[in-house]
Amino acid sequence: MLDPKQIINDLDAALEQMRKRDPNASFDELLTLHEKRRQLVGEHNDLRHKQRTLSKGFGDKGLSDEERSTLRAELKVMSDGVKDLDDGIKAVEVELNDWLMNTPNLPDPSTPAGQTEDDNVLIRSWGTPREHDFEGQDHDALGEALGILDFDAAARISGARFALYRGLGARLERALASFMLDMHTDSHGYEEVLTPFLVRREAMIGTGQLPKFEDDAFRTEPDDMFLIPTAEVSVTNILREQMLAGTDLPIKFTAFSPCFRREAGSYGRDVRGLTRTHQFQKVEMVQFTREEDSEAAHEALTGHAEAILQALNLPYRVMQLCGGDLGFGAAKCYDIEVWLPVQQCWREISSCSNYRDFQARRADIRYRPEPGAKPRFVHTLNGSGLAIGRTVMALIENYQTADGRLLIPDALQPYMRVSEIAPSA
RNA sequence: GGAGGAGUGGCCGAGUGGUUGAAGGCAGCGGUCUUGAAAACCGCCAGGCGCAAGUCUCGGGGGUUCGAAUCCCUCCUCCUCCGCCA
Repeated sequence: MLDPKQIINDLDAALEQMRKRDPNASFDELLTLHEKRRQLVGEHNDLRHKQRTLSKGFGDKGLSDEERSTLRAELKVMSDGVKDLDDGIKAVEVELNDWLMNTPNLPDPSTPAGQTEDDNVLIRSWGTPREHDFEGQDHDALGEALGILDFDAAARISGARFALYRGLGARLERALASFMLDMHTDSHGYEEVLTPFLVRREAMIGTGQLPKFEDDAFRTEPDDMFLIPTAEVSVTNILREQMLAGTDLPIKFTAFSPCFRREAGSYGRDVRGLTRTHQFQKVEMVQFTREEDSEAAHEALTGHAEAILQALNLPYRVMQLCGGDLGFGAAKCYDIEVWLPVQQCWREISSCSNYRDFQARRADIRYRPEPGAKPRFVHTLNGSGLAIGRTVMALIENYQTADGRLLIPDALQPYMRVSEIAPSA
């Protein structure tokens, strides 16, 4: 949720930033509604003051019955007036809230302008993109040949866009999750949490998935709960409506969870394999920081995701998203894209965002910078560290051999307890 | 699923129709005292909007009333007991 005050105080700057996301962005409606509300509230205050002052005399024992009923009639008129103003204010506030809940975050000044991913900016890259000296196999075909993926079975159970892992494939997902969690807790200072995967509507509103993107989520009937599209939802809402001390910050959580996405807008795209499924697993990192610390925390968090890829020796590049490609609540976002030598392309495997106070306003997460000081909203950040299904895909693409085996990276071998996966035939 | 109980400021907790936006306590901040600290004592101390006067907020929403934290309706959440169950 945006801060109307901030926008009104520096309209030109806000407009300039917002137009990086949408060249036609405008705050006219906000300004109109805000002014309308201000005016009504002013009237309400004056009338209410008169009413309260006058009604103090009502309990006066000295009043005659006649005086009392005159006063009552007079106060009744005022009371009706207050009620009318109340209704007017509420109506405006509904519109105002609707606008605020459906308006995305202001891009950070460093965010490049642009509409599509072509306008994203390369920040850095790591490793040398592999080139196989043989004809590489697609990850889904090789996965099935190795007996570690079974998409036919997944389709029988759940339909298109689901994955089923078998044998060492199932173990590989589990190994990756443990490996990533261990690194984030042991080396990067995160507390591991295991959260509910089914959340209430308010939680989805708090992190920004609702009300605007309800079609993207799986919803349960009749309980009106939502399957989390990312652990970000449950983890960020851990601190919903909490007042923290400045000394509590930063708070860093990492969580492993399944993620559920309807993929409503992507019919026909990436239907095969592990690229885009309705359910996948992910290790997520979430940080809550003081406002002045979030920028540095964002860089650090991105580095924590990169550390996983480096440990697995998977070449990647870091892209800064342009305004048009930015998620709804993000002010600044780095996508990490892993190199896929068979598909011959870079594919997003992590997305690391700084939300600044956008989610904290919605979820009401505040802190006192110093004892006795006025509360401020925390800044929230999150990033994948990493998406596990896509990591499996990247491993199969990068670590396959000419004779159709899959090598296990050194860092993963303690978790896998094998050094390679070969066809069982 | 059935039956009860409860939601008040950072925390605990008074408050059942009229100077209660809210007693008291804890925590915090400032001070007195002390070589220093502790203890003791004194003062301050919810948030939003507004330049201010002021106004709004006692889980959310609606209602009754001249007037609601307080009465009524409804929804949400939590707790206890019974039933069922991994």
